[in-house]
Amino acid sequence: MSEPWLEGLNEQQREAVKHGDGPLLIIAGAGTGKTRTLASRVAELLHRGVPPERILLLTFTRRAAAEMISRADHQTGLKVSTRVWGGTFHAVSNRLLRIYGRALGLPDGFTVMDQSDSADMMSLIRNELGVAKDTKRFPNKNTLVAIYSRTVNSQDKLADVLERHFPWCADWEEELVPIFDRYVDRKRASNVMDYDDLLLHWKLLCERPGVGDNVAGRFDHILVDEYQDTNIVQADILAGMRRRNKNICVVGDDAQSIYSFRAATIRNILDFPQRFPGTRVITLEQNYRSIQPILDLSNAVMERAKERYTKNLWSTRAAERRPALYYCMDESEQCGLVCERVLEHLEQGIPLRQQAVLFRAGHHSDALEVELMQRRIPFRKFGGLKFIESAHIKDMLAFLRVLENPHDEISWFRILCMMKGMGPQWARRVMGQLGVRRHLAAEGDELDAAPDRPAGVGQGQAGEMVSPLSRFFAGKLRVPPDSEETITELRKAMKDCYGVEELDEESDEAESVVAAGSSPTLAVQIQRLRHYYEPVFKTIYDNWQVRIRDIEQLEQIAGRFRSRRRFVADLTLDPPNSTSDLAGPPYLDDDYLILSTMHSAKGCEWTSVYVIHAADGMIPSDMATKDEVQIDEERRLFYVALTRAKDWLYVYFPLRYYHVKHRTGDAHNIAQLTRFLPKKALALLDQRSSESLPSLGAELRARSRSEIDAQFKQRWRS
DNA sequence: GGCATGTGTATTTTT
DNA sequence: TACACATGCC
Repeated sequence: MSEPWLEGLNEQQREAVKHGDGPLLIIAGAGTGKTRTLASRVAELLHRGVPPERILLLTFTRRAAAEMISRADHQTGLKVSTRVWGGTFHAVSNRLLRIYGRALGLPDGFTVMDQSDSADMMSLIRNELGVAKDTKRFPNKNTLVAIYSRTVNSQDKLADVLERHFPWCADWEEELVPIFDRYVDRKRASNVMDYDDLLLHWKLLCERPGVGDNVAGRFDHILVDEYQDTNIVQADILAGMRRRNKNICVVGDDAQSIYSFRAATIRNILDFPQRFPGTRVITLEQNYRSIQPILDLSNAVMERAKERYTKNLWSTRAAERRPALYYCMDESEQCGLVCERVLEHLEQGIPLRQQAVLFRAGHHSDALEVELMQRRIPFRKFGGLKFIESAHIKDMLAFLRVLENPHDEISWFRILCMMKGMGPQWARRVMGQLGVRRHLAAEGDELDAAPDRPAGVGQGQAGEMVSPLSRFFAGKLRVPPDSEETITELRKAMKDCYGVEELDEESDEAESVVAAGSSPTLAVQIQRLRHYYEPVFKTIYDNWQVRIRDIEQLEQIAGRFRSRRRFVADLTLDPPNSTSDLAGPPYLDDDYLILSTMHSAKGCEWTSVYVIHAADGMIPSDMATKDEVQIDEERRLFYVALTRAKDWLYVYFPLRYYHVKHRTGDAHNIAQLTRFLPKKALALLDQRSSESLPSLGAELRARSRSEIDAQFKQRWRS
C-alpha cells in the first residue's frame, strides 16, 4: 500500500526492483513486464532517497524514458520527473558534451548532423576527390556513411568491415581511406558532430583523467533498457561511467537483438557478468502480454536459434484461439484481407490504435497504404521515411542551424544551392569568402577555401567578429548575378533572426533562463525565415502545396521550444514520426491503425497484430541471407514481430510477387513461405486461404507458362 | 558554370 | 523512386 510500485509484481520482478547496490542484469523475455520493472526500480530508488538528478536512465527512444519516469513519478507521488536524466545514449551525450565538452577541446555550440547530413558531406568530399570517374560504380553517399559508421561503431578494421558487410565495395578500400580522413577533418572544421561522434566523445570523456570522474560521479545509479541493442562503444561508455561506483542495472533480451547493422552486439549482454564481476542475474520468463498459443508459436520459431540466454516464455493466459496463417494470391489480396480483418476487429470493439500491421522494410506497406486510403481507414506509419528527412524541412532547419553554428558547412551549402543561379561551384566559392569551416580547419584542408577574398580570417577563434555570419551580414560578397537579389533577401531575414540571447545550456535549469531583450523568439524566427523561404521554395518544388503543411507543422513543434539550440538538437536526436501521413478525414476520436517496420515495433504491444509479407526474401530479407549470423538476426526480427501480439495474431503470405521493376508486363515470381515457419511452427497455426486459392497451384502453373510465351514474343515486338 | 534532360543502376532496418 | 553521371545548351 505504502509502496504502490511494488504492487502486482511477481517474485523475480520484485527482486529486481529491490536489488540494492552493485551490478544487476535483468534478462527479460518479450512481454515479461520489463518496462514496468524498470519504472518500478526508478520509483524504488527515488523512494530510497536517491536524488533524481543522480539517476541516469538510458533507453532506446526518448519516449520510452519519458514514459518510465512519469510512471515512477506517479507511483511515488514525488514530482521529480524532469530532474531525472533520461533518454537515448545520443541525446544524453549531447547534453553532457555541452557541459564537459571543453575538456575535449570541443568548441561551444556544435551542431549535430543526422545521417543524411553525413551523407551530404560524404557526397561533397566524394566529388572533390573525384574518385573513380571512369571506372565502375563507386559506393554512393549513403553506402559511404554506412561503411564509415559501421567501422567506427564496431571498432573493427575497415578491411574486415568491407569484407563482411559490404563485399561489393571491397575493391575500394584504398579510395575510402582519404575520404573518411577528410570527412573527419571536415566535421571538426565545421564544428559539427555526427551520431557516432556523440558516442565516441562520451567515451573519450569517460577516459579523460579528472573529468571522467566528474562525469561518472554525477550519477549514483545508471539504468539501461534494451541492452541487447547496444554496441561496443556504448558498452565501453558504461564501463567508463562505472569505474568506481558499480550501481548499474541493464535490461535486455538476447532473443530480441535486431540492430546489428548498427554494430550492436549480442556479446554485450552475454558478457555483462564478466565485465562487471559480482553481477546479479535475474531472469523474467512469465509473459503477461500474449495468450499461450501465440507464445507457443513464437517459441517454436526461436527454437532453432543458436546461442541463447533466455528460456521459453510461458503465459498464464490460456486460450483456444490459435494464430492464423493466410495464404493469399498476391499482395493485393493480402491488402484486402488485412483491411477486412482490421475492420471486423474494430467492430468488435478493438480500436484501430490497438491494431498494428508489421513488415520488414518501409516500402512493404506501400500497397497497403493505398488500399487504406481508398477505404478511408486512418493510419499512422512508424519507421521508414520521416518528417525530418523531407527536403523542405531540411531546408528550414538549415537556416536555423547556420544561425546556431555559422561554420556548419552542409547547412550553408544547402541554403546557397537552393538559390537560382547558384550551383555547387559557386556555393563553394561563397563559403570560401565567408570563411565557413575555417575556424578550426586543420592545416592541409584548404583545398577549396577559395582565396577570393581573405577578409581577415581570424583562424582558430570562435570570435563573433570574424564569424561567417558577420561576414555575411557585412555583404560585399561576390555571387552569381542571378542570385544577387535572393541573397540580399536572405541577409535581411537572417539579420532579423539574429541577436537572440543564447540560453545557458550548461545549467540544468536552462529552461528557466529567458531570452533577454527584444530578440525574436524561436517562433518569430521561423516565421521570418519562412517569409524568405516561401518564394524560393515554390520555385524548387512543384508540389509545394503539400509540402507547405509540413512547414506549418514544424512551426507548431517549434512552439514548444524556447531555445533554438535545443530545438535544432532535439529534432535531429529525437525526430518526430511523420504525423501528416494520416489518411482520410480526421476521425473525431483520432483513432488510427498502426503501420510499423518490425524494427520500430520494438517495445510495443497491440491487441491484434498483422504480420505481412511472410515470404522468403522479404523476411528474411534477401539482402540478409549471406550467413547464419544474419539469418539468425532476421529470425529474431520475426520473433519480435510475433511477440508484439496480445490476443490476435495473423501472418500473411502472398504466393506471388509481380516484378514491376523490369517492366515485363505482369511477370511474377512464385514465392516461398518464410523459412522461419518450419513444419513444427506451421502445426501451431490455423492455415487459411481465400476461396480463390484451392485451384491456385494449377492456375499458377498455367499462368507462368503463358507468361514465358509472352516474354518470347516480346522479342520481336518493339 | 549552371541547368535541364536523359540514362543506367540500385541492396533493409535507425540513433 | 532517387541518385550518380553524361551531354548539350545557355
